[in-house]
Formats: sequence, structure tokens, C-alpha cells
Amino acid sequence: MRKRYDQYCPVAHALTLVGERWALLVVLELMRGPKRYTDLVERLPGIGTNILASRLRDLEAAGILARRLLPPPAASRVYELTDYGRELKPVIRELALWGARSLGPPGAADELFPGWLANAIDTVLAPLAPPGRFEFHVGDEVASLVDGEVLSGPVEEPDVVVEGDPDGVYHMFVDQRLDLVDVTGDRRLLETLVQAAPSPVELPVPAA
Amino acid sequence: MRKRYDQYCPVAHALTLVGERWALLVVLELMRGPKRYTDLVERLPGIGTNILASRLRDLEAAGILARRLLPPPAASRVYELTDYGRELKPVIRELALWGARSLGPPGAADELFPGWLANAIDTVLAPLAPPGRFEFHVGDEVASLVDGEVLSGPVEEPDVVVEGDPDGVYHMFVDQRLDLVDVTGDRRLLETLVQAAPSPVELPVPAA
DNA sequence: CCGCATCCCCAAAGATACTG
DNA sequence: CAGTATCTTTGGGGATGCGG
Repeated sequence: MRKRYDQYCPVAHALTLVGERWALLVVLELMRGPKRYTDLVERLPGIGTNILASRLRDLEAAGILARRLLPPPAASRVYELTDYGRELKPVIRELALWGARSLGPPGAADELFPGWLANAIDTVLAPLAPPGRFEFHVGDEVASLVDGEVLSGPVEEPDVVVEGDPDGVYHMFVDQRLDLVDVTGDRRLLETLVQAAPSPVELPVPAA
Repeated sequence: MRKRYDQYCPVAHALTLVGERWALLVVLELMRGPKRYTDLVERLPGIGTNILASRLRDLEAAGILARRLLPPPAASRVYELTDYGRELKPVIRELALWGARSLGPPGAADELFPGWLANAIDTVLAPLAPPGRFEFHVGDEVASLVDGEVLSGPVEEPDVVVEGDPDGVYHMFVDQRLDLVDVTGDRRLLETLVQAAPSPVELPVPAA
């Protein structure tokens, strides 16, 4: 918010609102519901507490989120998106679809924090998913995809259940390999979903 | 590119590639064709020359753009998007649609540089435009919209021609007022276009 | 000229400690 | 729990220089 671009351009304006470091990731976290300050801190590994406070101030001033006090006795302060903030979803979705194509398998430096699976499915798969009831178990995360809608946790009467580690699931979607995961149920339906996923990009230079 | 987020998340990954300041605006400029270094400098008011060089390096390393030498005798170096870079268009489009809703009328601090009109029409209007041949004259800029495709300059046999200053055109799209611009031709068609434009957002705090 | 590299200055980012 | 205060480090902005 502070740093402007001196151009009369809708893109430049959007970037002054949500273009600063961490800003869109804060919005992404709030997409799955209101959160407290400390919830955000632990779900955004590496963010400084002062940075988070600053971003929350800026995003509130921009009308993207609002702070609210939960009714007593809980009485803790939470941050939640406004309507305008929620409308960033298509932006985040396109970013995720684009980024997924050059995202490699999970590395050691990457943290997998609670909710990552549901988040990834929601942003990358949900918009292209065929109708059906999918259930995924990856490590200790469980998330489901029901007719294009994402749910945390299992679903009743799934058509197909996939079980594996992060690497196996990665290769399932990227290389269309189903041999590194355990599949129970409608294998055909899973293949349809896998084929709908965005195809990876061949990077010219492996970013030495 | 340099600064990572330590999360295994497609959005975080996308933001490490194009989330730095100026990066997406560089991509936006290259969307309308290859450009030389100095072209970019003058179309990105306020960018430092070292920053631009750094962004170009990072974006090249990420496989988003490539540098190429024009054939002699021109023999100057140009930067152009790769396929993967061009696929950022949906991201930019969604950002523009979202940003346009809270972008006010042009202010004194905003620079209007050559091509702004075509850029704005392309990102904001083109994806929602009804079929038809529109021609816009704003200040000394002329751009057209033909069946959802943008052209710099006039078009043959336009259905409707709009003439006005930036402020008038702004209120045409935001307030659906057609009395601040000159309209020649099919006024009905123009009204259809205006109604397709994204509606503005009521900001809670005017960002004092 | 064009395409940067260098230098200087200042404003953010990051890490840690601490307080209402 | 939800931040502010403080300190250090890094990167951005602007000017200038310089080789091709």
C-alpha cells in the first residue's frame, strides 16, 4: 500500500494493493476462513511479526480484510476477508495454476503445514475437476474433492481414495503415474482427474 | 527469484518467480511484443536501471522471458516472453479486473504513457466485450476493440466511435455515464459494453 | 545512443526482545 | 495473545559512469 507505481493502470494499482511481499499469501490463508494473528504467524513460515502487523494494517486500509472481535467469552481478535478481498480468488487461482506447472517435487526446505493439501487441491485442481467424490490421504493430511468443491477431511462414500506420500502424489499429477500411490475404487475416474491437471513446463535453465 | 517462501505451495512458488516488485509490470509490457531495454525503462516510470537489469536476469533464469538479438543491421537486443511467460496473461487479466474496481479517476501523479489505452482495454474490457467494432480516442491515444481483440490505432468501419478525455472515459465505464464523451454510431452497442464492465467497489476507508 | 555496472542513500525486510 | 520497539541486513531509487 505504501509504495505506489506512478502509472494509471489497473494492474499497477492492483499491485500497489496486494503486490508487496507476503500480502497475497496472507489473503490466501484467510480464504479458508477467519484467523487469529498467531494462526497466521505459524502458517506463514518466515514472516516477521512486525511484517505481518504491517501487512494486516495495509490490507485493512485497502478494504481487503477487516478485524473483528469474536463474541465473548472467546473474545479474541480475528482477521477476515471482505467481499472485495474474497474476490481475489480468481487471481490466486490463476497464479496457482501457472505456478504449479514449474513447481518441482517437495524439497527439504519446504514446510508442509496443516492445510496445505486442501489448499493445493482447492487452488489447482478444483476449477478443472470432473464430477465425482475423491478422497486423498497424504502423510497425515486428509482432504476431499466433491464435484469441484474442496473439503478438509474424508468424505462419505468416495468414488476413489488415493493414499501416498507427497512425492508420490506429485508424480501422479505431473507424470500421470499411478504406481507410486495406493488407489482404491474407481481408477478410471482418477485418471480423468489426473489428465485434467495442468501439464508441467520444461524449464530451459534449472535455475543454477 | 532470489527471495523464496519456505512453503510447498503453488501460489508461494509463483510469487517467488513473479512476486517481486516490478516483475509483473515488466511481463505486462512485454505482453504487447518484444522490447528493448530502454523502451522498458521509459515505459516503467520510477524503475531503477539496476532493478530492471536484475528483474530481467531473474525472469530469464525463471524461463519467463528470453533475450534475443535482432538480425543485422538493427542488431539491438530485445527481450521477449517465452511461452510460459505468455501464459501469465490470465493472471494479469484477473489482477486487472480486480484492480479496476477500486482504481479511481486518473490523478496528477499518474503517468499516462504511450499504449496505456490499448493496455487497459486489453486487460479489463477485452475478456468481457460483446462482438462489435469499437474505436476509442482518448487524448492523443487511439485504440480499438474488434470482437474482443484489441488493436492499437483506428479500425475500419467501426460500429461506434468514442471520443473524450481520460476522466470522461473513466466515468463512462464506472458510472455508466455517456454524457461526458462524444459518441458516434451505435450507442446501444456501447451501452452493452459499458454494462459488461466490472462494477466499482465502495471502499470503507478512503485510504487517508 | 544502448545496455548495463557502480555508488550512495534511504526505506523496507528479518530477527529478536519485550510489553499492554 | 497481539502486537510494538529496536537493531541489523537487504533491497529499491536515483544519479553517474563506461564499454560496445
